[in-house]
Amino acid sequence: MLVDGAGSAEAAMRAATATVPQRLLAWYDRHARRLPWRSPPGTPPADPYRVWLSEVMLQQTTVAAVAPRFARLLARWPSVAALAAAPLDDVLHEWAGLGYYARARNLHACAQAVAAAGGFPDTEAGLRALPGVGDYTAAAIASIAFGRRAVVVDGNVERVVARLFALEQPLPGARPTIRRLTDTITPDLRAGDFAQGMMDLGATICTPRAPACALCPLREGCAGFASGRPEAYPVKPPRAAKPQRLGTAFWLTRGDKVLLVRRPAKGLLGGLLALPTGPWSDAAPGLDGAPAAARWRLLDGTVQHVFTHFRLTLALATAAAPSDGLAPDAIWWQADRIDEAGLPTLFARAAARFREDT
DNA sequence: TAGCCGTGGGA
DNA sequence: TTCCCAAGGCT
Repeated sequence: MLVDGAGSAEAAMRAATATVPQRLLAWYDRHARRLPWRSPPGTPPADPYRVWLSEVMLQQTTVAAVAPRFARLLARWPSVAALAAAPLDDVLHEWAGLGYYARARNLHACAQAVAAAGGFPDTEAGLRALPGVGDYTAAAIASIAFGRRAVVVDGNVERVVARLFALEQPLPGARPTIRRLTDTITPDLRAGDFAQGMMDLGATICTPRAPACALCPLREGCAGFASGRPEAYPVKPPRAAKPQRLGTAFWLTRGDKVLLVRRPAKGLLGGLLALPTGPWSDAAPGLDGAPAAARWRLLDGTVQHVFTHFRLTLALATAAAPSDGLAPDAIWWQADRIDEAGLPTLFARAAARFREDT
């Protein structure tokens, strides 16, 4: 059995669980967060384009970070057709600083597929086939924008459900169980409001560290609350330490311009403009991989950056470009307009340091 | 399937 | 400082 305890206590728990959707929806009707991409509970659903756009932007990204960028992106491309017609480069540029840049590439590809089809598919399976739309996003759009019943499981729902049932099985192995349990508490009607309510609950009450159980509409019947340590759920495996890598970023000037490179289309920071760097390895590479033979000068200090799975420390080297020996496809960018290059954060910070140096 | 893929903020 | 975390998807 999934629920700890025995006898009448377990029966009471099951009875309480049966009322989860009603209690959650009632709570959502009173406490729904007002968000730029959301239509309030009880009003017609939001435009699928806005729902899709917000869901992609919100993947692994906080509401606070997304809100201003969502407004900017929507103002620039008010429809999926407008976004589809934009050059990919413009989309990547607009995405600069948001991270996970494959999202921007998939966003553009998805917009083109949807525009060509004349609109968004209105089924979960149809949505799931679009680039950048996985299980979560397909279920979210199907329920929120199209009113369909779908089982929506994001990190918030995962946490709420793991606590509700005090699941002892650690992630990620517990995911199939969590999905099954979420299915059992998802209502046939208002599945979109239910999903958004669960996410709001997870974001504001059933938080990762110190859940505010006193305010929770699902406290009664919550096995995690009953256990006395709800924050222990979901159980997670120990995390591996991040390796440290070292590299050098090069600031090569020619007059008032600086050399940029286009990174390979896929992989880390794929397709973005960047400063040239040598190899990133576990030993300081010095001037290895410099874009030209020149009188390089090392700046004091470094730029540190943390990626998902490693830390990077970049030394900073600068020089004036020689008159020859440079790749013909070199990108020379006006140095005092480097902020407009759409550099990812790591290189934007390095560039700021170089510009302070002069 | 588990590793890859950013960034900023909070404790 | 360090660690954790945030509306995941792709391969």
